Amino acid sequence: MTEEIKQTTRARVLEAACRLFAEKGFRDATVAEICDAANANIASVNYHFGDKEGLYDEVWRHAFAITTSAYPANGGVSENATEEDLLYAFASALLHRIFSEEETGLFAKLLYREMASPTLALEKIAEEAIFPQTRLVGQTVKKVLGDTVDDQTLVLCKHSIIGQCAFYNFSRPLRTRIMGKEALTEQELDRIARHIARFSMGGLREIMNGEL
Amino acid sequence: MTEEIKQTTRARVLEAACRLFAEKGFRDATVAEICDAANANIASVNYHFGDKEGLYDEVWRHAFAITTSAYPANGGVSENATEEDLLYAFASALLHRIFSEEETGLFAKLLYREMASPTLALEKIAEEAIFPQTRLVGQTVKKVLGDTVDDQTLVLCKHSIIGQCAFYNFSRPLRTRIMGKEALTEQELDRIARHIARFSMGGLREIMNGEL
Amino acid sequence: MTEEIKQTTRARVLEAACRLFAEKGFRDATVAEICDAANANIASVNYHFGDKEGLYDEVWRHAFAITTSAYPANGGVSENATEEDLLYAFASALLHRIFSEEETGLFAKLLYREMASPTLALEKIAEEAIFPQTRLVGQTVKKVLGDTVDDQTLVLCKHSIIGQCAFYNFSRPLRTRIMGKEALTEQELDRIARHIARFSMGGLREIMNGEL
Amino acid sequence: MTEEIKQTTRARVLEAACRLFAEKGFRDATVAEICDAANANIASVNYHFGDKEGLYDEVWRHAFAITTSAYPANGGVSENATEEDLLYAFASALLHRIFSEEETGLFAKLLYREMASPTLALEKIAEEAIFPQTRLVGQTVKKVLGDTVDDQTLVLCKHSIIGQCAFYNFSRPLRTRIMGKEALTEQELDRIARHIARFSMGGLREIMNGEL
DNA sequence: TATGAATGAGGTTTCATTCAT
DNA sequence: GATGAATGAAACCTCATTCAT
Repeated sequence: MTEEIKQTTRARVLEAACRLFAEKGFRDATVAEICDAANANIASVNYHFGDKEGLYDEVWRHAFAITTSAYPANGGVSENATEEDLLYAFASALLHRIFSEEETGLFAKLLYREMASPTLALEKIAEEAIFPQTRLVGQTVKKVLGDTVDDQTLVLCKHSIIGQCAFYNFSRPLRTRIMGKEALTEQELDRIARHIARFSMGGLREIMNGEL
Repeated sequence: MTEEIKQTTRARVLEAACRLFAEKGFRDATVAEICDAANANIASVNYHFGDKEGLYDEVWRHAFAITTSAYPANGGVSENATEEDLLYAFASALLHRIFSEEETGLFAKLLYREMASPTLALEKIAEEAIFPQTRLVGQTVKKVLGDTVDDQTLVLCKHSIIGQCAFYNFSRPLRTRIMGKEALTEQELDRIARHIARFSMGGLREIMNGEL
Repeated sequence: MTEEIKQTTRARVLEAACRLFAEKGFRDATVAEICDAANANIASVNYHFGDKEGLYDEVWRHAFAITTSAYPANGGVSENATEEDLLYAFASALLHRIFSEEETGLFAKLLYREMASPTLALEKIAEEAIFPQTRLVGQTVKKVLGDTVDDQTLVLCKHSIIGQCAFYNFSRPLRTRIMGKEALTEQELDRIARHIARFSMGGLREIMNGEL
Repeated sequence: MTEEIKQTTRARVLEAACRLFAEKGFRDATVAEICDAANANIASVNYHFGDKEGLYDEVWRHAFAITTSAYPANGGVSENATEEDLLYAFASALLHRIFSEEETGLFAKLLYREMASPTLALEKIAEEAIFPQTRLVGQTVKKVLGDTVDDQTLVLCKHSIIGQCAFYNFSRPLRTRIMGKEALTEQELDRIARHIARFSMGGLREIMNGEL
């Protein structure tokens, strides 16, 4: 008996669903397919999760828990670090989430695939998973620009920084063409994170000077 | 007889399809719905476009033609302009495409909704619609960093700039939450474009100094 | 090619549905079963009637049209007839509807089987098929009791008369036990109608005397 | 611990089933729903009653016991009462069963909802619950018409009387429309019972005269 | 005595596509 | 050049029932 079989039906279905939803999206991953992959009866989804959407909700929760525990948004850096280090830690965490080929990468894949989906329980995801991160960046931005920065500028700077990271999530299908390779080494990923941190520091300083 | 009715069936179907694919995505926009909206027979799609995917391909072509003629990637700026102006023109064009509520906005909406779609004839879209733009940015980056910049740095800088713009396309569903409003005035859009240009100039200079 | 096959798919499905809904009720008659009986594809119901409920609505309409054209509620008797003849005509029409083994009997069977059903578009059925009949009886009652009869008494008398007829619809499953036989001859049916008319005349006169 | 909880599981399930079968019918009341309402395990039905139909049988028995003990068919009137009083007592008992909003009304509701049902263990119900009542009416009819009345006339008269009462059971869904109100006061119910008794006496006398 | 996870059969609906006209 | 009736595959969901514990 393999370990796969020993898991509870619920767990097997959940894992299969994570994988298939991330791979094909909500609509294209069928209940039958998921149950098949989980070696479970097709009624399991109804029994354990109510319906397909209930399963989907649980998948989001599961993927979110895994990714945040593996890669906390603050990157494990103390708040006393230099601003560039803070930005680097943030970018590094995001990029790890995006490029991970493991379970820890499922959340970013779901986000990438379903940002456009009408089924996305967006409010909840945003509240739990996205806005805390933007607030984190906001703090760093404020450290550079000073507390007197106006709200609009603050927001624009946050978007500039997050956009640079998120780009690597949403350009997935172009990745081979864009980067010449599928997977990234840890060093390459690090190179990107350092670039984003430095580029952003330059950007922020430029903005700060303009403000004066 | 209104102009709507005088159009050929094919044209009416194509327009309805553009609208509905942009609005709902490939899977969720049904052939029946499109034909209905176009006041055409349900067999029209297969008759004129072979099948649903054939129609989809044509929709991409159509939307691309409209958007590029309305907002050329170079933003209509001469190559003699300052680097910041070039970046501004680029960002402005992209943002216009993204925020347009007219037919000219369909392409960005399709891109947003279907970047993740397995049906996307990605190669062609990328070749025609995306890479020419990144090359444009690449030229500007080179003007700032100098011709001797290494390829990897060049690519990272391009991504930093494009990512800042693309962010506004892929954050559509969060837009109300993120920006506090649905639609943007021309002035607000301009503010964003100027921000991105200046932030990017700062970023490029920082990178350039680091390179030395 | 039999005549059955030459009918349109829509007509075949409708007829099969009439029969099966009358026989088993809305829930227990399945779409698959109906389409099978009609020699039609299972998607026909969706195509021609939208969904199962749409088909059900159409079945009611169809059965109602058939039964009212075969057995008009006034029994084809002129309003100058004696009151007992009017009651007899009314009862006779209702009983014919109830005991008919042909298509003309479908409406009563549907009513019998689905009076309790939550799917019944009751308002419409009542408005079209039931209340016109009660009004008819009301007129005859007034002829006997005089125009000065109070509303409550009028209503109670109408119910007494209609109840005697309707009893034969709702006692269907007990029919063999109650009447000792399944089907009725025209003479037996006539005997019942005459009984109800006479019994009711006696009842009305008693009520009238009590009123004085 | 409330009394509700102290009851045996079997009793709780039975009560919940009575309520839900009366409310929704056999098909539409699900086993899961019943067990839920009874705060019992989903396997309880099969465990205690064999299967859903077994539970249904038990529900009929239960509801019948309750209603007959609350409203005996003879209405508690001595056989020495006048014929009209006997009819009044009979009608009153039936109408109370029909209009009761308590547990005592469950039997009539079940009858109303499931007369058409193929699951109904009709023979048993009829034998225990229905025919004793018709025999009772038959006795009264004989008292009026004399012992020499022919069988057919006797049956027709019984149906006329029972039909008037049963009408109020089977017209439930039309009740608001027909009577202008949902619930009935004791006085209104009494008014109906007296009407039926008197109307029937008139009918019987008319029939008797015709027979001569 | 009782549980609850798990199942299998079967229901309705959707939808892209086809084909005779 | 265009139609629309008809289809088949496949999707999701429901629910009574079972079985190991």
